[in-house]
Amino acid sequence: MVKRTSFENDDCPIARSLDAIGDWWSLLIIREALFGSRRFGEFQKSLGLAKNILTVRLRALVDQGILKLAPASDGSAYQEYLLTPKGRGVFPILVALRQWSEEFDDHPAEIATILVDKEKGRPVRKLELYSQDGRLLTAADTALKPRRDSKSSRKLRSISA
Amino acid sequence: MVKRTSFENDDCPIARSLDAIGDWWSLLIIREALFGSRRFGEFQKSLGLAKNILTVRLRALVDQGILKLAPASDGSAYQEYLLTPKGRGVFPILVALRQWSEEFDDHPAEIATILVDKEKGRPVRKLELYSQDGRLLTAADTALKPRRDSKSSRKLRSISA
DNA sequence: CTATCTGGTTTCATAATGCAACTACACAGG
DNA sequence: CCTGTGTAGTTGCATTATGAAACCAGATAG
Repeated sequence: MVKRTSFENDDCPIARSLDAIGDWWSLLIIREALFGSRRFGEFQKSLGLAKNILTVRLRALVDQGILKLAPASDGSAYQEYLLTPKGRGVFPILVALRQWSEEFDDHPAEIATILVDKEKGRPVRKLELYSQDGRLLTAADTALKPRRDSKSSRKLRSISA
Repeated sequence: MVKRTSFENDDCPIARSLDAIGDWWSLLIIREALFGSRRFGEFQKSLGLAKNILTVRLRALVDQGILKLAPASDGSAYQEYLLTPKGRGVFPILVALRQWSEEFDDHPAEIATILVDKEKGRPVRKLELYSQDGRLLTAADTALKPRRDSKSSRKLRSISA
């Protein structure tokens, strides 16, 4: 490295997401925030990470517009970290990660929690990907097309799944 | 760190996934594999990462059953890296990361590709999460339940989205 | 039989991460 | 007013991960 490779100028949206939240702690911080953690100390205790790392991560997440700082809601003079819409938009990523573990982990018995639908308390279904006309798609049914495609470049990179 | 924190014994499935594929390169390697890359050199050229790093990552992915080694299909004496079902199961995670960039990235114009349905060539819809009885769910409609829940522990950790 | 390709390994420098100790401010009680 | 506790960090130092570039051995190509 000498300097950790940054993907922020990569034209692949996956690389861009990873550049923003692809480190060891950011997604877990966002997970905790979705569960209601707001204060520095809450994140620190629930995740058990070093405070200096948490400081750096929280600042980065605020800089990226994933969290925002707000005056504390409990009357104290401190402040709290709240999710922005961009931060809440991470939810499907967390669900995808969770479901991958549930399906393929070697020791699923050690998984402690299940994501349920709040109204009925029943487990949710797997994430589904549909075409615009409503067909359920698998990886093999999709392809990548260059944006701003001139009709000429009709080369679709097929996803061989 | 002194020793990078491992999440593999964490009981959170998200942490477990991150422990397996949450580093800087694994997801991009899997992305390339989904597009058809099979050989060491292909990964190295398309991703532009150092060969020593690629060596370590590929070995880890094989150890985890995400890739498997097979004799080269082109007749040469070399071998190639193929995705296992577990590896192909990463697809929804990549889609979720892609869609998050597409929706929230500050410079969406720089995103080069669009995921389309192969049959019609039209962009896919966003990933959807449904309850078992078919209601479309948002983060706010979900909660976490402990696994093997005794009826007593009816405390659902609500997701405050 | 030499040259090149493939798939690495080795060496060295630098960046990221972790733990622990320290600081600064707010508030609560006596 | 003084002390203690909680919050939210910062600083120093040690260890690990990552990267660039050089090196290397076995296949393959000419």
